[in-house]
Amino acid sequence: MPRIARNVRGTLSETRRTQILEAAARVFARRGFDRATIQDIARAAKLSEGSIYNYFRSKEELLVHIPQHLVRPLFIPLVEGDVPETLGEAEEILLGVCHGMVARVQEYAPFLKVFLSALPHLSPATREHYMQLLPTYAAERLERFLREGIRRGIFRADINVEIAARLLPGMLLLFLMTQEVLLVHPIVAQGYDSIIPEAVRLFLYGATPRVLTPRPSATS
Amino acid sequence: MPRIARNVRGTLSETRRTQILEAAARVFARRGFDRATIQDIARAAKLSEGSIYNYFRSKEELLVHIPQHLVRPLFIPLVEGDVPETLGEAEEILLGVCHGMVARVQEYAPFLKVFLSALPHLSPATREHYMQLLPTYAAERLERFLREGIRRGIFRADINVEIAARLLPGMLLLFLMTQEVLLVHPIVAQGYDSIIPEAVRLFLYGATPRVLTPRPSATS
Amino acid sequence: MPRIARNVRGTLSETRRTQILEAAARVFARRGFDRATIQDIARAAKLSEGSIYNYFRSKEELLVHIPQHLVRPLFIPLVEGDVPETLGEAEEILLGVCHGMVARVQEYAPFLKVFLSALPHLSPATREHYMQLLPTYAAERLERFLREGIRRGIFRADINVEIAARLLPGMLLLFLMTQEVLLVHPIVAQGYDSIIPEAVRLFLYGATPRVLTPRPSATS
Amino acid sequence: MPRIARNVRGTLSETRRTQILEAAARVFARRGFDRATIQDIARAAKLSEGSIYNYFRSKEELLVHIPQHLVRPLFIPLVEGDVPETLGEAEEILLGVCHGMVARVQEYAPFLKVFLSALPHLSPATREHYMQLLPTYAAERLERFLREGIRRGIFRADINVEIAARLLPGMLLLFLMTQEVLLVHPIVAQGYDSIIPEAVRLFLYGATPRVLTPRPSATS
DNA sequence: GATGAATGAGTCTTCATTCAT
DNA sequence: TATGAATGAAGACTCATTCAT
Repeated sequence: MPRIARNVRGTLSETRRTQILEAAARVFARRGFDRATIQDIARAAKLSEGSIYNYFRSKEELLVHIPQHLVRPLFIPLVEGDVPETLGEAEEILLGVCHGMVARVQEYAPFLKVFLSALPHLSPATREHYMQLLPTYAAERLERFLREGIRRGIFRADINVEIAARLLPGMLLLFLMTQEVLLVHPIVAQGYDSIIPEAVRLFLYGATPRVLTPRPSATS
Repeated sequence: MPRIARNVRGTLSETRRTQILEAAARVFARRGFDRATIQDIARAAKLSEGSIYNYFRSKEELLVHIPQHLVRPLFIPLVEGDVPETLGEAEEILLGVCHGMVARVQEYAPFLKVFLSALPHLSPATREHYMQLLPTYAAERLERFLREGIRRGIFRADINVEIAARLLPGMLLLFLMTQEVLLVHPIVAQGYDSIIPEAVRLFLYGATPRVLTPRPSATS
Repeated sequence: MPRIARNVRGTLSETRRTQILEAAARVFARRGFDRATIQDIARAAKLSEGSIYNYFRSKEELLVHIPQHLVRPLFIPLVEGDVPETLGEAEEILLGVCHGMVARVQEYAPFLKVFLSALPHLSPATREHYMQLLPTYAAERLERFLREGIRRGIFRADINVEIAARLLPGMLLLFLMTQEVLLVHPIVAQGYDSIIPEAVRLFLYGATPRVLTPRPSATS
Repeated sequence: MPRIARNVRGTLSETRRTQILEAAARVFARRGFDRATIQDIARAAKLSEGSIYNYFRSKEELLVHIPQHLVRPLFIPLVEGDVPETLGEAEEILLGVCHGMVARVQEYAPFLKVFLSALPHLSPATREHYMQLLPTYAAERLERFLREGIRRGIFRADINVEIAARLLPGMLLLFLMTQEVLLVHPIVAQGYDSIIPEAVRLFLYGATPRVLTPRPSATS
């Protein structure tokens, strides 16, 4: 049935690949990589088993290609070219980044589940391939954001940018992992509307009391 | 060959079960639940395949029983009864907590891998059970630590303790997950000796300059 | 792309068939019948898989039809109408026949390999079909050659022509099979230049010492 | 059902291997390597498919191991230590050798079919291995036979023994191959009872008329 | 006629589980 | 209780053949 129009050559092929990968992602998410069968995926893609092999060489290749097709949107930069001019602006931006991150993880939770359970046991090559994409991508943007902020005196000059850019996402990760991926009852009743501001504030101002607000005489 | 003294009836049985579960945990960690075979486990336990079925009804039952035996030590408190008296002391303690956390994850990485690979097979109830242990346990201790610190004026009074107690572990989680569990090349060359102080400092003092630096009408 | 001039109706079809059969023969020779895929053959013929089925009903049909096109030259008579007048002449002719046979087997070795490996598993009808062609054809010529030789007193009158006509080719067969078809290191270092004369001499004069060479009052 | 007694450890295993290899040889002979299925072989061995893999790692391994178990008897010498004292004795012996050869090929025809069908899949090394056994073995014995005969003046002194020892088996090969292995209707109606004497006579006396018949005190 | 994507039956192989000893 | 051979269901993957375009 899925005999698709001819003219669109090349596009058809791309369409099929997407169709298959989307099905694979759904099935992997539901059953886990090892328990998902090609037949499951074929059915989900409304294709025959054989057809899948016209587009991908193996089941593992399906897994490897899922992010390329499906998760790409996951990596559309959260922090565009935004450069913070004031601290308030920085806070604004970071709140936005965090909300975006949460929304995205929520949206892609099923896939992330597969990802987590399958990855540790796949070939090192496959693992590397994935990891290049995932947290790195997000972090690189944040690094630039921090660097710009430092240049403008908004952030401490002695921050290790490389590390700090991963600390903020990390803060949310524990919540996201447990609630969205592992599907455990909410840890914190208030939800992300409380968590995110708290995280951003901690990230910007720390846990210790500001000295009378940044106003008067130095650190003393 | 594993013919163990008979007298200890009941205990022998318990010994065998432990012997098998420990082997299973090792194998699951190395290969993932679905890829681990009963033969693998039997060999690791220095028993025959058939014998395993004298103690457990199925492969899945092995999985369910693992934590009871092996994971308990993972939850020995990181933050004992420590109560911080000064900021410096607090910093000291947090550094210790973080180092402990890293060490423990490194030690239990294999088990965490089992946990992840097993996810698709765990019932929601079992998942809950695990998660109650894992980050919750650690967090509860930190909550008390923060509350005491607030009472002593070391920490901001407006901190949401419940959340903040999870933000610090979270900060490290991203590094731990990628490096220890997913086994990807180190993100940050310097290793945890750089990461942990950076995280603690950020947690305590935030990313913005302390007072008097930010001098000139910061936000203004 | 293989759109060939139309006018030659019927001939075009024949061209295509030859094109396909030649490709099939090459592929069969390289991979063996069962391991050769239609895709292999299609590629070798620079056609699509589907097109092959416009000319042949099945893969097996390809095999059956190969000799008709390709092997025919294998059967161009080795022994033309030659009639031996003297023993010396007969020897001359037989040497020529043997050299021709060797050359041909060497040329067609790849095909013979397919033939040998595929044949035992084909339908009896197909097998008969092949066998009519192969050794029979060659033998019939030799039979006439022998009969003429006997009539002229060159060969023993009590020879069973039918059998003897197959004994000479047989002599070479062992060498050809092992060296050309099975590709084993040469049995006899000297090569066919030693083997052929030896075979012909044995065929003509046998292994026992001639009594004073054929000198005296012949058989008469 | 094939649960065999325990005590014979090691022997049981060997028994099973033989049982499987014999079944495999039969099936390969009937269907060819590629067309034989593991299920066929399992059924022929009265075992389940899975059991086969307890003894051999793959289908190909079955092929490689067949000769070791089954073909050995094929190579029990045809020409014992026999040394011909007179021409008549030599003829006697050669007739015996030929009959033995035919009988053996007939007996092992199924295996030879396996061998042929498997050819494309054998590594050059394996092919060599086989071929060392097959015609070489038989030929070596004949070589000695001929040498002894020459020393006794029974055979021509100018015979190339190495070659001649392969010409006699070769003579029969064409018949054997076509009739026993390729299973084509008999070429020569009379069967081997005519063919063998004809071949031996041709080998000994050649196709040309004897001068005065071998009169002069043959061995004498 | 030519194409090549779609199909699905058929294969090898793995592995949890059973059970005779 | 321990063993490990036997089992057979299940799954990844191949490929001859069909057929819409």
